[in-house]
Amino acid sequence: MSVKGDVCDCDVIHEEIVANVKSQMLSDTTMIAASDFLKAIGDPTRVKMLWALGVSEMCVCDLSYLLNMTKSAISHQLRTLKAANLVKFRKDGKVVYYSLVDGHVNTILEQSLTHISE
Amino acid sequence: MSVKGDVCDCDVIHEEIVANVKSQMLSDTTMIAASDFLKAIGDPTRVKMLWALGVSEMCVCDLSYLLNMTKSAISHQLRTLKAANLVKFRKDGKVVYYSLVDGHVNTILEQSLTHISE
DNA sequence: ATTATAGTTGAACAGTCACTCATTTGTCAA
DNA sequence: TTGACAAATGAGTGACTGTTCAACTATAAT
Repeated sequence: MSVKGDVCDCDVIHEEIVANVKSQMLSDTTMIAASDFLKAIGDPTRVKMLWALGVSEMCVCDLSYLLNMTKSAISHQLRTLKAANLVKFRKDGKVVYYSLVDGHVNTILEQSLTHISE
Repeated sequence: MSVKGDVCDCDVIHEEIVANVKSQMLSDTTMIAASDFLKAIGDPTRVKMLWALGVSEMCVCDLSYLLNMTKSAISHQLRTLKAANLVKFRKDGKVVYYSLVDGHVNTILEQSLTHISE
């Protein structure tokens, strides 16, 4: 039995399995949103920043000092994290304090640590 | 009071906060491993593949058909997922069946969905 | 007003990434 | 042994990404 898609040129397709899986797939939009969210966390600098902000709110300068990076680099990354709705901020004079939006990030980071330590 | 790092040129550093956060930071190796893991999930195609494999094990051909992509593209992505220890496989003749290594991925995907729907 | 500083922004550059295409490997059947 | 096919692989390409650098904004102090 042969089922041909636009791209796949296989003869051995497990139709029932594929049909079942297809029925349980989420929308493209949802999948992409999920991957955007995960991609926003999936960077060494941003993981460090998020982990740090999970301990305490900090200003750009604190993060810059803690991670030994320029304020510019930190600021650019904070922009990415803001866009992904991972961090929020409050202003106090010249200083801008950043903190985590919610606990989901910590949960995911913990899960990641569990995974890599197995 | 002014504390100068190699890169940071700030005057306003919250020393106590930074010291506290610093004591709770993980090793660079750990942070990088975590970000590698998350980066491996953080791609639309791979999210779809992982979600699909969370429903049922499938061969390359099934995935290719389901996601309407070439077997080559799927195979390349499976390589990435294998390298990140996210999927495992078993061979049966010419066919190679892939499945999730454990439930961590599903947990993380669920968390991601919760986050983006808020 | 002037100066200093925390933070942001845009352009540019180097490195990375996902997909395509062509080729190759491994297994099965005739 | 030959042909067919599932899957893997390497090179190549266009797009994306993280950092640097320089310029800019906004707030505070003198």
